[in-house]
Amino acid sequence: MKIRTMGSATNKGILSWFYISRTYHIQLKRYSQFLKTWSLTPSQYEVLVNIRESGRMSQKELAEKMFLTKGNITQLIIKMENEGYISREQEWKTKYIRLTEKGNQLLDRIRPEQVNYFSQQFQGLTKKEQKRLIKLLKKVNETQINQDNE
Amino acid sequence: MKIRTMGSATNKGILSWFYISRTYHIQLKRYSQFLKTWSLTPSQYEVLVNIRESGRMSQKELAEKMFLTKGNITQLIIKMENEGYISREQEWKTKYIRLTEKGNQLLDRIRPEQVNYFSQQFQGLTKKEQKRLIKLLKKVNETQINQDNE
DNA sequence: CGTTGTTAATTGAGTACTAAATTGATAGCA
DNA sequence: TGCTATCAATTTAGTACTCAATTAACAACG
Repeated sequence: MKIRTMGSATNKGILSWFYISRTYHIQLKRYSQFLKTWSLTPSQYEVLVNIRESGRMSQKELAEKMFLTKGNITQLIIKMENEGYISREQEWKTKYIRLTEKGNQLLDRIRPEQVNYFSQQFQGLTKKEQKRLIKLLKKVNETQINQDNE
Repeated sequence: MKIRTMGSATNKGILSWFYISRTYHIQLKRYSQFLKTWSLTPSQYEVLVNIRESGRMSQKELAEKMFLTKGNITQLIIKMENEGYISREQEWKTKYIRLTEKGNQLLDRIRPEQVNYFSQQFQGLTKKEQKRLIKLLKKVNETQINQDNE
């Protein structure tokens, strides 16, 4: 597949962004399809993973970790609470979220297949290349230029 | 899908995806902010770039190139036509799009600043590292596993 | 002609998100 | 005991997208 989408005055920065964005879109589309087996979206699955990691966390923390707005998290969480995957308990003005038994079981079922899924998707790269890719992306993220937030 | 019990945490694949996704989200947020100066979204800007490259293209071609649905393109295009950036002419059952003078001028104004913007965003990587990153991502995209589409 | 098939574009209903205003819980002070 | 300030969560209105069904423009064939 020859790709020549960027025009003449191309610089490496733009090209880097172009390929990050392209890879993301292609992978996201497939990944969504993959998760449909369990009627989950990538965001919903990410919620499960994040909560398990922390054991228990506030909605605000989750929003920050996932780079989503608090409003978005509220909606997402309510849906998943209705489906019985997570539970909430208020403490002070904060609502803490944790996985229910059902949520834990779901995650346990999906996790091994997900590991397998991604190792297939990235099989074009050797382990060493994957390591290099990760390192480079990490470096991009670390070098964030100072900007106003909120 | 073949299910192969994985040994320990051979989840470099997942980690690769995690960092691609994370980098994408962080950058997208900033980039959207950047493009607000001209009241454009990343998709709208991408439309301008793609049309200029081809000179003239059908909506279907554009949809495929941008990994969006035809429906989405229709909506996007109508908005940009109303704002005077692009024009359409029907020929047979196909509608061909091209940039108007106004669209060309807008692109000319934004382009140099965009080049500058991204070279700043990726300044954490040397030219050589950026080249390597691009090469790795290209490789990921090229090694797409065959899957059903539509 | 008129009917059928093909395929690009459009429409419409639904999902996932954002931004900004509002609500709710509580601390701390008069 | 209220009054105000703070800050997490929620609500609301709007944007960007998807998927599936429909419409529109033609070709081709009887």
